[in-house]
Parts: sequence; structure tokens; C-alpha cells
Amino acid sequence: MVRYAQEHKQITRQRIIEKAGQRFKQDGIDGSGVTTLMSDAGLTNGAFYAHFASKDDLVANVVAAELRAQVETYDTLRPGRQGLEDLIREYLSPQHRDHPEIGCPSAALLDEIGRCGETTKQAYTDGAKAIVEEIAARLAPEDPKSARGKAVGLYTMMVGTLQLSRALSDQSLADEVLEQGIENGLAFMR
Amino acid sequence: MVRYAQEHKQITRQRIIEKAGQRFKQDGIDGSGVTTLMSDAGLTNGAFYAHFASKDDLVANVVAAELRAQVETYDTLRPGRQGLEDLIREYLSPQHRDHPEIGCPSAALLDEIGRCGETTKQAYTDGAKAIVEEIAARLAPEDPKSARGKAVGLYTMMVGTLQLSRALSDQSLADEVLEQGIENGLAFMR
DNA sequence: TGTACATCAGTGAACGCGCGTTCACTGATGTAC
DNA sequence: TGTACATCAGTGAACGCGCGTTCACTGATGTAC
Repeated sequence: MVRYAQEHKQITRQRIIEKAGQRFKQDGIDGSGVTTLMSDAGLTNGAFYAHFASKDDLVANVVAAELRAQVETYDTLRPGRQGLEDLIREYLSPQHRDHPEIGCPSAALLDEIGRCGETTKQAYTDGAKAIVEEIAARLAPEDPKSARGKAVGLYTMMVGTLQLSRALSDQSLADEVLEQGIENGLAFMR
Repeated sequence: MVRYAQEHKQITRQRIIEKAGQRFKQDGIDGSGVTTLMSDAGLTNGAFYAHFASKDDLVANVVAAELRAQVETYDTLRPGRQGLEDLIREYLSPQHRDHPEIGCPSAALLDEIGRCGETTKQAYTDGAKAIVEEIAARLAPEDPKSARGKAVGLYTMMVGTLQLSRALSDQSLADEVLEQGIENGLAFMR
């Protein structure tokens, strides 16, 4: 019955999604063509539609996977507020700014996601909720709900700061913005 | 010598830039074709290159004009901290979220600007500096420089919040995020 | 163990379309007499 | 005041190219005997 290893096609599909995530974050969603995406995954364009119904379908799956991956990185942090401080410093680092392809999908794509269809926005919404909850739980372990508002503020500030730093042509100003972002982030924790 | 009114071509150029700003903010830069942009301005595609050297050239001019216009709106606000509070409430309003085409260029385009060439980033950098100075001057009229860091934090938080609100598929959650953004914005003023 | 076969993941050429850009041209304008 | 003319902003068709998508096919796979 099973001609190929059962998971073969699933693995390929996951590889397409993962590589597409990197490409989207580097060149934008509109800026990445199906032929490029498939070649990134070591395949040719024709195979795309054996895996996805459309480019939009891929985009929704990529957004879901990217946010799931983001949430998973929170588990690798030190517990509680210390981990949150580490996160702020890593997020607002020059390395993160200079490597969008392996970085935060919100920083790289958030305004473009706002122009996507409902399916993609739904995938983003689910992931964003989980991230805010993670941050809130670290801000106020005893009462996470009370910290939801602060958590949203901290997250949007970090996303906006990284985007701003990437859009500045003046290197030293861009570095300064990251430093100020860290200070502002730590202020959210107080 | 002068066949047409001296300013005729300049006026047309300004109309192209202004309409392109709206189109970019609505559909993205990559999402807006030259033919559409010219038709928005009531012209045909061929005339484009009598006004701009390339689409990139237009983009840089649009970004410069959009940020200049943003700074100008700051002059219409009430003076000092009151005006800043008004700004926060208007910026983080459902109307602003639902009309990106007449709204803030950073909220609509910041991650895409980060992927643009140096000329566009330079135009953005100049405008962003002016905006941060405006905010800082209102946060601490007696010593604006000391408030630069806070001003950057407030601005990036507002930009990130509006982008997030636009990307959420859940209306009531999107509204909630705006409310929390206002609270977080007012906290920056304390 | 060796061969014929059914499966199906992946190939690669092609579809119509819109992209950014070029260019020969049109036709409204204000000027000159 | 009326007509011929030079100017030049704008037209619209065309360029090659990459887009998202379709499809007839190839060829490696594991199965059956």
C-alpha cells in the first residue's frame, strides 16, 4: 500500500513551510515567488500544488508555523522574569535586527499580515494570543490576567522598535534605538 | 517660453506622490503597480517616467512626503502634553486602524521600508528623527533630549499596537488591544 | 532472488496576466506675427 | 483678432520578465508473484 515512507510527503511539506518562513521574513510575502520558494526547498515549481491549494494557503500555514516556533522559544528561556529580561535583550540585539530570516515573524511581516486574508489573520491571532500569555505569565506569575495589558505593550514596543531599527539608514542611530528599546522594555517590567 | 502654467508639472508630480502614498498604505509597496498608481492620479502608465526615474525613485519621494505630512499634523494638535494625549487617542482609534490609506505610514509600511534601498531608508530616517523630536518636546518641554528614549518607546509602541490591531481577525480583541495601547501610551507620559 | 507492475512525489513546459520600463506619437497650450 | 507654429505633458502599445497556476509526464519506490 505505502509506496514511500509514510512521513515522506509530510516531511517535504514541513521543509517547504520552514524555508518559506525564512524567505518571507527576508524578502516579504509579496516579494517571494512560488518558484523561488520551491527552489529554496530543493524542488521545482510544479510540485507546489501537490502540497498546497494556493500561495495564500501556504502563507497561512507559514504564519501558523512561525508563531508556533516563536512560542516554543519561550520554553528555552530561564524561568520567570529573568527569562523575560533575557528575551528583551536578545530580541532587541543587532544580531536579531541583521538576521530577519531567522527572527521574529511579527517584526518582519506584521503590516503585510494585516493586508492578508482572514485565514492568515486567524492563524496570526491564535499565535499572538499565546505569545502575549507567555509574556504576561512571566510579568505576573501570580496573576497573569492582570498583566495582559502590560504584556501587549511590551510586545508591540519590541516589534515596533526592531522594525524601526531595520528601517533606519543611520547605523549608530539604529543601535541607539535598540538600546533605548531595552531600557523601555525593562521599564515595562517594573 | 513657458507653454504651460509654470507649476503644472510640479502639481501633477505632487498629485502622483500623494495618491501613491494612499495606495501604498492600502495595498503595500510591492502590492501597488505603476499602472494602478498612475490611474489613481488620473493619468496613464506611460507618463510615469516623465516624472520619476524609477518606481524606487517614487517610493523614496512618497516616504519623504508621507513623513513630512505626519510631522505637519503635530502642529495642529493642542500644545504640550495635552496634544500628545490627543495624539495617542487618535492614533490608537478604530477609525485610524480601519483607514490605513489616510493613516500613519510607519504603521502601514514600516517592515517593507526596512527592505527598501538606502535612498528610501534615508528619507524615512530623516522623517522619523523629526517625529521623535516632536514627541520628546511634548513629553519634556524643558529638556527634550532627556525624553528622546521615552519618545522612541512611545512611538514604537503605538506603531506596533496599530499593526497588531490590524492583523487580528478577532474584532473585539483588536479593539481591546487599542484600549490597552492607550493605557500604555498614557503610562509613558507619567 | 528476480522481474513486472501500480503508485505517486516530483518534473518542467506552458497558460494568461500584470509587472517595470521604453518609445513613437498626439494634441492642448501659449507665442509670434 | 486670427492663424501658423514650437513646445512638451501625456498617451497607449509594446518590450522581456516573473507571477500564480495547470497539467501531461517521468522515474524512483515498495509490492506481488
